[in-house]
Amino acid sequence: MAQKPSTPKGTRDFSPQEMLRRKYIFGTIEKVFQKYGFLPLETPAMENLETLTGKYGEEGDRLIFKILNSGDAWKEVSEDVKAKLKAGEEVHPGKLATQLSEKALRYDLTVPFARYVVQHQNEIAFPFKRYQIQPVWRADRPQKGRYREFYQCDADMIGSKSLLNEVELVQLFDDVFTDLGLAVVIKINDRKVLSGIAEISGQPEKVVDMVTAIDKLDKIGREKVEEEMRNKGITDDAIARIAPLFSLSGSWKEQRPQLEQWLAPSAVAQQGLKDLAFTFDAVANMKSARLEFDPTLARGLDYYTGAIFEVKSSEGTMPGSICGGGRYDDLTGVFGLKGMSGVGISFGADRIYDVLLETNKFPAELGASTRVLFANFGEAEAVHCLKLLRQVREAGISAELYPDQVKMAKQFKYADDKGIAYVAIIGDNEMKQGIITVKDMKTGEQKAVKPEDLVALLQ
RNA sequence: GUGGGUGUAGCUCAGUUGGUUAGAGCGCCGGAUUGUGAUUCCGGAGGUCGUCGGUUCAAGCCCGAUCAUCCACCCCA
Repeated sequence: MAQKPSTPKGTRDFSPQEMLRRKYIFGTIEKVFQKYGFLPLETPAMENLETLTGKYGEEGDRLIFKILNSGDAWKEVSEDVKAKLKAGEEVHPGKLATQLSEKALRYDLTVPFARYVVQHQNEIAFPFKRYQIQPVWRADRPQKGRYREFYQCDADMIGSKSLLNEVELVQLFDDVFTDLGLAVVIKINDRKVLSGIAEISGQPEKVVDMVTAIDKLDKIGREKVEEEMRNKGITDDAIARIAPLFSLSGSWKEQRPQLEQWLAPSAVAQQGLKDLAFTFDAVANMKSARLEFDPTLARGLDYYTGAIFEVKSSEGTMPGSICGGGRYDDLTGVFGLKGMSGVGISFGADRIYDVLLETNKFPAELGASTRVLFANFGEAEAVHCLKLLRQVREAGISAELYPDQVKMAKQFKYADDKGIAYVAIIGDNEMKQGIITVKDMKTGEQKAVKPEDLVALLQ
């Protein structure tokens, strides 16, 4: 009991039933990705630690899973660090970590993608569109809808500044969630609008602090947001200048003129609003999703520079977002390739799974199991079944033979547990008569058929 | 990293003010039915009560520590 085996904290096994459902989600997303011209890419589970550090902010660095150097990692630690530790002096945790570890598990798919693009820049035809469906790891504390190992399904295009890309990604979101049958709201904002707001406030250097506070508006309310801004050193004067943000309401069309007027002095903000207007106009009619402008949408990732996306389910109780994304003008800059603008989105498959399960949106028939089970009556009968088994499989029908000669009840229960539609019974009688008794597990009906009619019956 | 809840059978959970032998449902195994599952009836197995220590004549229950897990915050998919 106490030492029953388990998976590490925040990780899960995916049993066959769950896997069928997960494959359904991945398959749906992948099909749409391909329809939009994205090509598949995979990168290693681990990256060099220095590739990842510093890309996700201070908080992000803490959440990177570091891999202890193989061999005697301690031996490689420098003498001065060892001496300090021995003397009980403080050592910068980052310094010790980089000496003990030079590899880390990937934290997202975007940074490895950026690394890939820089490394292979001479082989890639730009604009480059890739999709990537792989697990990522974060040393976070798990809770509802949050895991330490989870899958991201990313689609990014890099090497094009065109807003048509943003438009396409919105339509891609719409396609995927229409196919999954889930009603969602796609929230959109533009980092330039947020920069403009910071400009208007008179403290443009505080954009990040301002934005992370504003992002929490619907969660903690205006007062707490203002309190947090004050704590971050934003002046009361600046906060007062931001005030019009809180009184915005209505649709994009209604908010746009208000914003244009309020942010008139800021050229950046005007550009952001213009870009948003383009996207809204070009997207036009959507299949099932709703596109919403949300001026308080900020998202933590520092590298976003233009559009910001977030998708939330309109159904179920999932509080967090199920997708995210945005434009980054200089993602590859840190790896030495300047001026590459890109825009990408990411589907949180695990959260989508939770929402679809809760709202009962999974199709009832998912990758049905074996179609027919041949009961085992003994060696001679089983060998006889092998021929039929081959014939059925050649016809594209999944079939299996029960491997052991055990009680019929047990074999039927196996078929029942596994949801197998038919059981083929070939015992003494059937052998003599050259027939097969086929039982329909759903209706309980049985009928005798000739071997040549078996495939037709099962189809 | 901060705060809170919960750890009893394979699973979901009861268990009274501390008091004999710790229960239920589901699942599992066997039988009713040696050629028939899901349904019915009968029977059976399965628990160091997370771990270590303390209080007590006596601890599943009280206290402390520890581990695990869940929830919330931070942050995020």
